[in-house]
Amino acid sequence: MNFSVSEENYIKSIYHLQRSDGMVSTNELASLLQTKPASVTDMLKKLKTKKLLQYEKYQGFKLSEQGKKVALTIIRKHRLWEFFLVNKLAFGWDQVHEIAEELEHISSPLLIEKLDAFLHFPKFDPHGDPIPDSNGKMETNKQISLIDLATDKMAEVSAVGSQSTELLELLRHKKIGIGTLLEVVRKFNFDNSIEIKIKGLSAFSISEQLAQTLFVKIVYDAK
Amino acid sequence: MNFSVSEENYIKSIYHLQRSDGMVSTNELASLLQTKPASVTDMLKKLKTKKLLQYEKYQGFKLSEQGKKVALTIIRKHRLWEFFLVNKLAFGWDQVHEIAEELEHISSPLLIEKLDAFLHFPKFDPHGDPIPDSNGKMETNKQISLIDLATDKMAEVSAVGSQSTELLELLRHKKIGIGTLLEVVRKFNFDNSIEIKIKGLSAFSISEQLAQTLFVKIVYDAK
DNA sequence: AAATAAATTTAGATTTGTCTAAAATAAATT
DNA sequence: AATTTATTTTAGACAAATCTAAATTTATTT
Repeated sequence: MNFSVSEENYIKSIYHLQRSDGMVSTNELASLLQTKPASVTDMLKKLKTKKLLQYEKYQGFKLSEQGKKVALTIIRKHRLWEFFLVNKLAFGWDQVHEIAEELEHISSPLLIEKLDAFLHFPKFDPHGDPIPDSNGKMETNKQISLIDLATDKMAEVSAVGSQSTELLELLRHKKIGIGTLLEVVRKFNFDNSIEIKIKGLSAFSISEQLAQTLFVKIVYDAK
Repeated sequence: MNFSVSEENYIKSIYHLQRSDGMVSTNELASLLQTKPASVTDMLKKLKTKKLLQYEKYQGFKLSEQGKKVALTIIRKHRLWEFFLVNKLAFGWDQVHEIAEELEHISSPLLIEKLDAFLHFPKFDPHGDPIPDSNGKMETNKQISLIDLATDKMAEVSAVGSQSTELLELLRHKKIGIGTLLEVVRKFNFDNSIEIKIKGLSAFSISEQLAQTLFVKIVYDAK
């Protein structure tokens, strides 16, 4: 079956929201899509009749199995195109999102299979996010160094690179531990320090050395 | 300025029609776009207000200078993507048109400049049609052997590869001369013979040998 | 548990691009 | 030159996707 660009954007956004939430709400989706709740309700009805959505009014909603499959093909396209743009066309990883938002709606499945082969079946996109294969399977969330974490991603501290008391003292002082949720706000090229934000605290900087030692898993991706 | 997919398709089709005709008519455009004349009239009004079209009602129409520029950027995108699909993704030249019809509407100009560089600034697409550069300039219509002419293109015989009486006798008999407009209807792999159609005559076959000896220039391209 | 607030849905309007049917204009034919 | 035919345009309707404003339902507070 074929879907409109608008339908595809809704499906993709619902997928990302339900990754973290389980169930998704109208307002949440409206704010992610920069549209009005009333417009969301209209689309929900449509997606329900197409059997892509489990939805009872006022009760929240989530994708059906069929809907998840569609979401994964869109995400697959998005991430393959991002890989292409960065690794073949020499774009920076921070320049490709908007372009991939358009390219992900090109319909030909054969195109995507050929693109995948041309790129030698990459497993991760330039931001470290896993690329689903043609069956929708993907590597589980890879652990990456905090220094490599892109901005606008919510990540969870999953490991530390050493157990030295000096490091642990610093982490206690900064209120960072295993499981801490954080986000990179800015990166400074001068000394490769990064500014991070932890919920409930105001943003603060950490050194390149510290960021390299911390490992995180992406929890939520605004894309 | 940014245009909708629909607007872009109208602009592109008008450009191709006015290449041969000079002036374009409503019915002509409606039939090329597989739509109704009334819909065409609606769009003409819109394109006129956007200053892309010279149009007085009942009098036919053609693109303004501005409109031609827009048309050329769309054609540039279409042909670059076709080149990419054939030369990088290993599509056949006869499989790429529909996909390029979608890709040509991706908006990023930087994407196209980078794609062009990645492909080493090709001058012709896989069908032999010239690719406009970023200023809209392109090689003038290249002369190609009739054996290499794709189907669905109107071409004009521009030269013959020999002046032998045997050849001229054959051409007189087949009613082919310099300036004859023709189109390749089918290609037969068995003996590489091709079936051609000349206006006013019924279609007939010619041998590989003859087709190699005839040179043509593309006059009109259905894309 | 009633009242208030927040979230969600409905009703009706708008824009874009399309359509059909009818009217207007231009071209062709007798 | 008048009539017929073909082309083009207008008028009004429709589907998709959106919006605002009002109504409804659920959640939260007092």
